[in-house]
Amino acid sequence: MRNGPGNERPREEAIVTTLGIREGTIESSRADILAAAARSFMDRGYQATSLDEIARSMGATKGRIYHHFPSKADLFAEVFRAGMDMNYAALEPARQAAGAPGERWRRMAAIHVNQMIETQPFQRAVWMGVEMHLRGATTPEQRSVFSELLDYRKAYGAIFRAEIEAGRAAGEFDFEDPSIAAQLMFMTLNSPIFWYKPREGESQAQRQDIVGQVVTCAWRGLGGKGA
Amino acid sequence: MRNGPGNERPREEAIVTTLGIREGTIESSRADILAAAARSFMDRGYQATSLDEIARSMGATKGRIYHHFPSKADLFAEVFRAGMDMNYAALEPARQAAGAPGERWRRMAAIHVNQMIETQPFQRAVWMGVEMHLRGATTPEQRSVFSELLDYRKAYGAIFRAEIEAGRAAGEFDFEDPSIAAQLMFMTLNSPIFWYKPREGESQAQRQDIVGQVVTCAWRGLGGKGA
DNA sequence: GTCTATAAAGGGATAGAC
DNA sequence: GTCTATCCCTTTATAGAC
Repeated sequence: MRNGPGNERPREEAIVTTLGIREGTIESSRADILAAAARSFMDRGYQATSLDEIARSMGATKGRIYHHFPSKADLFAEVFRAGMDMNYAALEPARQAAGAPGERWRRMAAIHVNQMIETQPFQRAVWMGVEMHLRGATTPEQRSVFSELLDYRKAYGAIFRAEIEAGRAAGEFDFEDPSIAAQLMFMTLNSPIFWYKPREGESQAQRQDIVGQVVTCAWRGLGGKGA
Repeated sequence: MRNGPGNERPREEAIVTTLGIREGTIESSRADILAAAARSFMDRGYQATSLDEIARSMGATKGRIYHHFPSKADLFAEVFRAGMDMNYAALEPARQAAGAPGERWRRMAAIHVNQMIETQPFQRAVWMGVEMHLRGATTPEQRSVFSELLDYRKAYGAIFRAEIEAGRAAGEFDFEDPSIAAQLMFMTLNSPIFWYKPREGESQAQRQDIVGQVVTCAWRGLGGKGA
């Protein structure tokens, strides 16, 4: 395995600092690995990504990874968890804030879409984790870790679902089956993890415009009134 | 590798016959393999699925598969192609039919959603193929096969995109960026491949009700007027 | 804490019997 | 046309040097 300059990709400070970690600490070492792993998992998928590859993308070897994480499955689980931690943290202010259901939902949805864009590699891992429900994570212990993470994710979804049901009760939304409506809503809100690619010198305003289009599409899909 | 009764899953005649194949022919052998492969790829993903596993699900060994397909990547490519073939075939009548853009779109969308449900394993493979764009399919020849398939899929998407742009010109839809709108529309229309599971004794009417909810959600998301 | 070297397992692919 | 047996490479995981 070659090693040395030229193989690393630039550090993703934006993502790492989202976790609230400072450089030079043990946690920073862990966070670097998590960011690199998230990126590789996004680029090639869980199974197709080798630990050698993740290590190489950091200019390291897998000894480093195994020092911090007991297995590939555990590393993936921690990427998943980090992604969900960020989502909960970002959503918290909007959860606390008061407001009419429709208006609350709009704020929450915008935050969520922003998260999909800002922490895309982690959110792709969350998606993959949900899809896999870790078929293939072999040990029973890993299975239990993973099932806990799926619950973590499910509770997050329930927050939004409660909001749209409240919105429907208040006459702001109009949909039939709440379960299907929630599925379709998340499909739309999550979709930037698949198609979003940062453009050359994209301004914050342009990015917010994209977020707005996604939120509006989901809003209308739920039968929301007005624009 | 154990072999014999108890390992097979029930044949999926519905899917196989969708290809218009009769039993006992060479093509039927191929079609059986394609259906089994599609199922396994859906259940575990491309990389995580071994050829041993696909073979076992048919009560066979991988010798059978290699007799009909030169490699795992080629097998996957053929599953992809079969999925797209079915989509084009199903859509053809609606393409030919005349009508106002909005009404045409509704018919096309309903057909598409139906396809997602009826041929789910194949459509999941199509999705995976688009996501992977075959990162990991090693040989240049396989790459070229795959890039052809992505074009095949892209052309299918363009049919719908033309339709929604015509609809917007006719004042039936109202969205900003057509590229984003098309992405979001397909996200919604495709979503049953992820969450749909046939229920115990589901009637055709119930299934059509689900299709209707998905189409309506996408319709509204595009800014379509009325219900 | 990170690296090198290596063990152990899994799975894609091929050869040859039937 | 399908199966069995086998090759060989990749990859996870561990041991031990530094």
